[in-house]
Amino acid sequence: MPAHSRPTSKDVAAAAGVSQSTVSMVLSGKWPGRVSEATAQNVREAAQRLGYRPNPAARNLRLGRTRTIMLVVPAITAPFFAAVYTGAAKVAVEHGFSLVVFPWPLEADGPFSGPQEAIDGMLASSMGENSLAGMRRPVPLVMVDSDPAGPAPTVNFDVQAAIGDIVAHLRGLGHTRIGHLAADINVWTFRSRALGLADRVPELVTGRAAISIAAGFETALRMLSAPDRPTALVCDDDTLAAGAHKAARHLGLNVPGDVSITGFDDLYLAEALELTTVRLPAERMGELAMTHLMDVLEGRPATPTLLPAELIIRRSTGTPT
Amino acid sequence: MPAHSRPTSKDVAAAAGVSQSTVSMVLSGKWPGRVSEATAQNVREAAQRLGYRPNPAARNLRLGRTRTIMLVVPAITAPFFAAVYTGAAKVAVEHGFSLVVFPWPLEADGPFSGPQEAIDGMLASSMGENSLAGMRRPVPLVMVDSDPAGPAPTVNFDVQAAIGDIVAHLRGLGHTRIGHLAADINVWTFRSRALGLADRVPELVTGRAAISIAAGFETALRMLSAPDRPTALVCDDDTLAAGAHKAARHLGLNVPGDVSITGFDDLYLAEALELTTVRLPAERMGELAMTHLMDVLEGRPATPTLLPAELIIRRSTGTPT
DNA sequence: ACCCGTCAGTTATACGTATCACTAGAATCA
DNA sequence: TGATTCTAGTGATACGTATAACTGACGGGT
Repeated sequence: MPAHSRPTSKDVAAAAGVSQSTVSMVLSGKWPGRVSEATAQNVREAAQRLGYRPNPAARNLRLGRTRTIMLVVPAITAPFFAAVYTGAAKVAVEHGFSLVVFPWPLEADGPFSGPQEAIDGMLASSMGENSLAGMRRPVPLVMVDSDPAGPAPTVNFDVQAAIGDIVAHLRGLGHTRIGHLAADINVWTFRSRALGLADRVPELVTGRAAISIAAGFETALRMLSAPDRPTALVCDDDTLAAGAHKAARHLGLNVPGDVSITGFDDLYLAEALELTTVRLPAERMGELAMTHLMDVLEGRPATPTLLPAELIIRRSTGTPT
Repeated sequence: MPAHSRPTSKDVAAAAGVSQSTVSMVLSGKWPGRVSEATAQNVREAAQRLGYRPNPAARNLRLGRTRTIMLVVPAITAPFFAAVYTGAAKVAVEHGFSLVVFPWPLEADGPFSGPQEAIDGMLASSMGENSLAGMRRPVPLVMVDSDPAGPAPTVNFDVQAAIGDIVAHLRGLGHTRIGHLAADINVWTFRSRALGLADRVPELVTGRAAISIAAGFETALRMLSAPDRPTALVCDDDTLAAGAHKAARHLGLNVPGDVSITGFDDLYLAEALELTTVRLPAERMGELAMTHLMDVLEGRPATPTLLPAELIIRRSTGTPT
């Protein structure tokens, strides 16, 4: 073995006094009984001694796969997706896969056109219908926080239960005029929240905003300035809730005395502002989604999953005065 | 070409009526003049028509590289690192590289032991000295927000200028008792902030906390309860500032009337709480670091870079009353 | 007429792995 | 005892690419 480069299975073979194919058989562990235990030990020792690590490129070429999974999300800077990534990456490396992020903006409404060639599978979240339609069929896919009726197995939190919890909490406090500060993005999870809310709250008023503190602020300002303003604002995520919180402060309204506010996610924001919010099991969702994807890749069926999401009650909700 | 699998350069060759090597020469573009323009056109058309994409595994095997960069950071869920990732990934894909994250906790003080085999280069941030020492030499490395005197070229923001801006701002408002809510993590960037602050503020009092809202809250509570409490708290990041903000509220202290608070990062948190903070050019740092790494990989020298960081003045700082 | 250089390609080969096809000797069996 | 099966391996090959080495044709210079 040349001193400057990594040892190959051929080097290990030479060191152990066997052939390269024997090394491969021993180390892959897929050929029980093909090699005597004594020889196997010998090979393993030699590999250990030389610090042998199989060359992934050669293995990928031979096996026709890449051991790479692509995570398609709008932005890794959004804490929810960062948490999904973290959970998914953990499981991926356990299985010897690596996970790369492919950003696919929420606004992108055309068919998905990522590099679907060099990957073994895909995890995706928050894609519009049209984008989804652009997925070429053969790539194994698991979706996170997406329509269970869609083309791939999903890992979701229980949106309807969460909405139910929020409404029950607010009704229990005595709220009768409830507003919805909705993310104006046409993806399943937000449509689903809106529908669930409309089902349970006949008097619902809705305002729409892009997902940012600034946009939430503007829209909440409008909603809270209206005559007969809502006494509670259900926001589609914590960023919007933070905007609403700021709007309330700006209007001299007391939180929660004059207006109660709830969010979704339970990021730093919610802790800092002491927001009542639905804590999404983002990291767990990433873990499970990747586990399911591994199942699919190994030919096992993937079981769609619904996780509970906990309503965290803090100081942004209370009895209307 | 079998209908079920991707076309190879051999398929393209057959379609264009030339040899595989000609296809390779044409498509790599590295052999100007070796192939006639007519043939080249012909090959390019065939490749286009078949939808040919080179097999990365084969290319990697042949060329002995992986086109993969590893980003070593404590946690991708921290918004600063997520932003660095975003910037770095953008540049990486432009160069045909993919970027994988390897988590290396702040607490990890042993030598770094990531899989340094299957990558072409590394970007790292916030590593302790001992971890850094564990890096095997030959892997090209660029560091982000790290000691410029370290073993690799760095991309930093101007910590000293930022500290200078904060102190000047607070002095200008009339503050005389300034405290430092410090991250109790032994990495260069935080040591550097503490040193810069100690240089400029003789009366400095320091409290230490892990980077979280809860820990910041506890420590700030202690600092703000002391006799002769500071009238301004310089926090090492926005999370700690959020904790300090909460502590002030908890003690019935007015922000900024009774206590001014500053942070670092300019995440969502700072916007939501209207914190005065230093906006770090995280995404730009990621971009530049990856650009430098590409330079190194192509044999060009990497130029260490210092970016300005802007002090964003909001409502958490003011004249002490 | 001879040699040489250039042009425009082709052929052959190596990268490192996994696996298929084969085999020498030992063990089993009728 | 001769035929068969089993054991524990070896040897050869293919994955798809990039490139070094080769080749035949043509034109120019002397």
